[in-house]
Amino acid sequence: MAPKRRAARQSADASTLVIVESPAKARTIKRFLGDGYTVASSIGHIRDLPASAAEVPKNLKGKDWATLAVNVDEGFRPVYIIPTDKKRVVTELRTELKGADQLLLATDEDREGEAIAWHLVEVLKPKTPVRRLVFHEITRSAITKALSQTREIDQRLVHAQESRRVLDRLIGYLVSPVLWKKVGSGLSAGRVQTPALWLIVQRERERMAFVSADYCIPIATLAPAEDSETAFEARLISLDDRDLATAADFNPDTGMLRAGSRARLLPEADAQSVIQALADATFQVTDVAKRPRTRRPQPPFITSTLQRAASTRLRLSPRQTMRVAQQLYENGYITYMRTDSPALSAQATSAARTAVRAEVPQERERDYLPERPRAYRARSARAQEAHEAIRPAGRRFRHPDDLGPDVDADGRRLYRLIWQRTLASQMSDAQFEQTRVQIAAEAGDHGKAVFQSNGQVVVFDGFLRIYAGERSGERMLPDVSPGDRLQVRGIDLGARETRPPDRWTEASLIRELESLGIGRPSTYATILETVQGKYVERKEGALVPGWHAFAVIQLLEAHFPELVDSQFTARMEDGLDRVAEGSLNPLPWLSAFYFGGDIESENDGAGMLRDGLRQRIEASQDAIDARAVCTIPLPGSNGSPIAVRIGRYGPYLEAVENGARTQAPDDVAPDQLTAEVAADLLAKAASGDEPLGTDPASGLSVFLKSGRRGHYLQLGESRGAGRRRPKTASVWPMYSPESLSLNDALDMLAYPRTLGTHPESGTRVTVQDGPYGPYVKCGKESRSLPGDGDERYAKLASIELPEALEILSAPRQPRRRRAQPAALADLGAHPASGANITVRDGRYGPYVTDGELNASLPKGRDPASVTLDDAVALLTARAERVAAQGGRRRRTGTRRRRR
DNA sequence: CAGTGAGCGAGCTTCCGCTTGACTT
Repeated sequence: MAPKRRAARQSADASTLVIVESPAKARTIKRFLGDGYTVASSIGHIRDLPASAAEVPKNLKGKDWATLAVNVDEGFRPVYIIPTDKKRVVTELRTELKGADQLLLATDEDREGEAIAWHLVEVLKPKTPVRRLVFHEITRSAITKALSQTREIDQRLVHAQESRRVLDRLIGYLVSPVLWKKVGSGLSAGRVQTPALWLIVQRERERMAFVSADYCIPIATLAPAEDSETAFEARLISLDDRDLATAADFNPDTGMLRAGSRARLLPEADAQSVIQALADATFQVTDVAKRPRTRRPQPPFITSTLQRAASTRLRLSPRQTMRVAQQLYENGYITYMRTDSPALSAQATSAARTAVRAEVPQERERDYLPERPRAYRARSARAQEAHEAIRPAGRRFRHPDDLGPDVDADGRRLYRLIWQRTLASQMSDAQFEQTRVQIAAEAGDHGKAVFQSNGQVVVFDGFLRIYAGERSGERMLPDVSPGDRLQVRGIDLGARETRPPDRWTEASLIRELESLGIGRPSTYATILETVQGKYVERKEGALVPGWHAFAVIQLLEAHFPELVDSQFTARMEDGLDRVAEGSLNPLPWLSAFYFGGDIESENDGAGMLRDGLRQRIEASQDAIDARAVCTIPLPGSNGSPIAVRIGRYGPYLEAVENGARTQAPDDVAPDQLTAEVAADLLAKAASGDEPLGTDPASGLSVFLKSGRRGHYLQLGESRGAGRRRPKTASVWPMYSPESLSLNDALDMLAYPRTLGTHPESGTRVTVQDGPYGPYVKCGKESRSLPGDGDERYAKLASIELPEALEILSAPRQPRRRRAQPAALADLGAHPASGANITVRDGRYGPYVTDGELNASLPKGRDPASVTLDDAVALLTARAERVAAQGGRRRRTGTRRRRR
């Protein structure tokens, strides 16, 4: 050991700066490096494409690709910025670099890690020699060895990463706006989230289309002898040599047996008849089969399997799991928690075996530990394997009972799980003996009835001793032999119902995405949050899509089917793999993807979007029928179809037949919103709630309803087939809706009230209530009634013609005065223009204004805290934005430039 | 999507993947 350390120090003479991604990793490797090394961390990527218009560099404004920040016309060159939260990191790294005479970039050896290294060089522009340092195991020997094998940055890997980034940006930032336009603002699509959402929607569709079936599987309770305590259950598997239908025999779309199925469907009546026929029958064992079975331990944890196990065993969400794991990692208890490799280092394998020895009786060590250590490799071909499996850290595993006080309860539970799984992965198989007993009895006209029972006994627990499986329960069967007669203790009907496929859970979806190669260990938890933020609710752990999800998926299936396809990522990765190995030039590849290209050529953009994304986006404007994609037909609405439609105010139900509408309930899952339920809701909405009473004049019912802007009254039924729009009236502010009388209601519904005619024009003068409160109207002229709140309504009731004419004859309030809200604060004169600057509260929230130009305050900013300097800065920024817009307008034909 | 007589600051939303705190609840 000592000579190696000396060698390392010699190679790095004075001072070498080593940069890794994470501070925790930096602390660890610092221990293995000598005095001549400084270790710093980049905290992940230090540069990225700008996320929003506000981050786009000024010199790009006005270019049509500015918000993409990818110059699609010139080699798909990305424009990188240093995000605000990384500026400090970069400053620190620059400082560190000043004192160094060599720079070693020790980021992960995968696509992203290589790119981080390259960005570091681009940003830091080191004058010193730069080398790439890679190691896959944080041990002294691995690092020492790596120090002697440094290399250059691999540009091919960097190109692959950049292509991945550009592709994701093009998809996300070009397709999402199509959704804003056609479905709803703020929605999103992406290479990863879209197939994830599709899986969730598709599963719900299966549940909506599902037709359940009822069937019976009678279960007999049997025992070898009258006094035996070893009674066991056996289920009927065949009648008259025909197998009974089980769940798998039914077609989920019809609830009938699958076409071609020979299975015998046993309805309840028949089952009862069979049970009666068996009342006096003799039950005799016909066959006893025993066979050994073994079960192998599962591989050590990777991110996806850890999240899954923590979800099912510890009830932790993927996000919680990652947070707890991060703490364990930072405190040195486990290895890195974002990994796709189940491989254990030699050190870990040996530590696991040592730990197992401590857990089993000494004389049985050989039984519990295989002779050779078990080795694991990633199942997915897409795995990048930059780290080893998630396992207890170090060369000696700390026992779960010996954790320090710095670990909280969840930390202890998670550590124990990781410890158990790691040890188990090195242990022997578990061995079982499976027993199958068949019993026959004559069921009269029904023919021979065959019952079967399965038992399982653990012969040797092996790895289960440490890490018990979820389904490792034993079922003992008594020792019986062919020919034995059994006592019947009873026969149960065994009524069953087929069930629709389960919804995805966070854990099962992550597993599915991982097996499809979609997403990365660092993003699984985020993917679920993205999807749940916009499209999906979690109910009792299950992922339930909302109606917007259906609309978005319908649009994408019809117009961007490639994005919905779970193979999309796989094809992209094939291309990127070729870029990484240098056999594919990424530019033609990206170009084909964006501009379209020859699909026969090797640069076909992986055949992902044959016409090219750009053309497809342009065509989508006209090609996509927003009404159609926002209409989701409900299944089973025979004759009078009902659809859920996405409107400006959210999803609503609409009967195609008569146009009747009502808001879609947000507490009813799509698979529960059957046509019958929807029809009920529409009927209820049409009738309204209980009427207050009947209007004697018209004979129509008076309803009290609640709308977006408060309570209102309605005379007659809601709009439906052939009905005219009913008359409505706001409930005046001085009335409380709870104690409203019919007479009060009729009073309010009596408006507009005619006061007389205008003496000059002869036009009728009326007063009424409107969306902006009470007003007086004469032909095209109108004026609000004066006063505040209740006063205006009192005036509405009392006003007569002369006063109304007076109000009408007065000029309208001058625009600006009335329009501009009162100032919240007066900040004084603008230092340059001298204009008075104020803070005001408007429709869109607080803003500052100099009288000419307005600028909104940033979200969450307290209007009281704005200083003159802040206001000037906001106004200046706003002026620049306006100027930039002027530039864009010019391009589209308007010459006017605002300044 | 209550009806509907005015007039008022628009500008932004969005992707995926790598990492931690700094925030708030």
